[in-house]
Amino acid sequence: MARDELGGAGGAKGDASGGKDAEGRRRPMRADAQRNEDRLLRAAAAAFAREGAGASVKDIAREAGVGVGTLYRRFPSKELLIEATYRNEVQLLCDAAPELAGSQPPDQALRTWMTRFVAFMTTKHGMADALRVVLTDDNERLETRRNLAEAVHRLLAAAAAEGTVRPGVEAPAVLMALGGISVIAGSEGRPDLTAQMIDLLLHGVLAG
Amino acid sequence: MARDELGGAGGAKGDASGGKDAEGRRRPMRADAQRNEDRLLRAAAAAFAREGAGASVKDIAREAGVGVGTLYRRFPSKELLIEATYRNEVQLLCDAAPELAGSQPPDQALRTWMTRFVAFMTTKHGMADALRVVLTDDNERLETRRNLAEAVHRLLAAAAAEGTVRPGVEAPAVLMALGGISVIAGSEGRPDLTAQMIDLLLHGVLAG
DNA sequence: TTGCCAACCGGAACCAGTTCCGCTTAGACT
DNA sequence: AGTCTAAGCGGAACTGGTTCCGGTTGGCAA
Repeated sequence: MARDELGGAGGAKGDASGGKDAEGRRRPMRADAQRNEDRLLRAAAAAFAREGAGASVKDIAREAGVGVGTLYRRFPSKELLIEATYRNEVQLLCDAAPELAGSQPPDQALRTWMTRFVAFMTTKHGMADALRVVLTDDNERLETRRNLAEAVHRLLAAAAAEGTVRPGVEAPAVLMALGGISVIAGSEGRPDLTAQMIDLLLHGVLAG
Repeated sequence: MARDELGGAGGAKGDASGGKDAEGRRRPMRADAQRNEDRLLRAAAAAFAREGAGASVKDIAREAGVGVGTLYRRFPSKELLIEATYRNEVQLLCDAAPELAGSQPPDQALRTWMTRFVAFMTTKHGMADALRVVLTDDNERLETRRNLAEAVHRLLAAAAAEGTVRPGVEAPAVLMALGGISVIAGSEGRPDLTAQMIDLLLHGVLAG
């Protein structure tokens, strides 16, 4: 459980390429492996865009011209494949946080970002489930988690600077709660309830 | 995939016992069907208690001495089977709401109930996923949903009577949010974050 | 250039949940 | 008791994710 959220020493440097040798130094990915990874990501992006997260991994592998085994070597689960596919977009979301914090009142910035977050997760249907992995798996892919937590942290800090954050509120819990909202909102079709839930969370974060 | 498909005019037969004839009157379940339902529920309870929600439906069917087809006639998805299996316990949870509201200060009653709810959902691992169905499917099984929403409503009403509920807060959204917390807390092992999320929600509900 | 082997490849096999459909039977009606 | 049929039955078959493993190969060392 220990793993520290934000600060954490964390490993996982750059990632797209390779293992380490005995000394822990990185070895570049083999050329064919790299090629296949690219193809897989392209095929996955196309398939998810076309059919949503329901697209089957077998189809994706076939479309990429590789076997499922190859797909699974690089992406040990479908959720991780989804996550990797959308990583760029998630990154954009994270990058938007500081900007928002700089251009809007803190509480408004928080609401805007939360709304975008949930909208993104529920739009890329299945991304919400992938998020579960992100929030769950301590060993892999914690980069995304850290980025997201960092984004939330920024927004909270901005609000805290004005004294409008309830003491004891920490980014990881807020992020998880957002994840929960996304998961459950994604399986339902009621935008009004989704907005209400965000509202609930926001008021839980802010000081009366 | 599946769930989206059956949106249409479809099924939604009667409920615990039998269909209806042309006039809409109920017809009792056939004796063998009733017997099998009992066996299935017993087998499911045993299996879930023994192995958690991971227990396979095929095993349950075998243990009950019926084919999977039979199981699926009565419980159209595994989640619905889980829900049915735990219905009694959920009912107890619902029943506890008025008592809590009567014996504790409203905000404390709310926190207690929320905590119990999430604990139950995450303990009966997989129940949280079943909950998703409960919160999602409007055609079937809305009884459980209504009971839960009613329980939340009672607690909110008690708090509202003392003016401590933020205006605009409605039971269904609170219930869904609780569901979200349960789903995401269930896939993680961090009780501290779970408690924090409940806290967030609670403060979102209450007036400053 | 050649030899070597860790890394990589593909897809068959496996295990879930779910659907389909031909056969069986309870029980209402004669 | 006999007939008829809707309701029920079971399990083979299908789908989708994941694992396994024998064969292949990129790229480094000799």
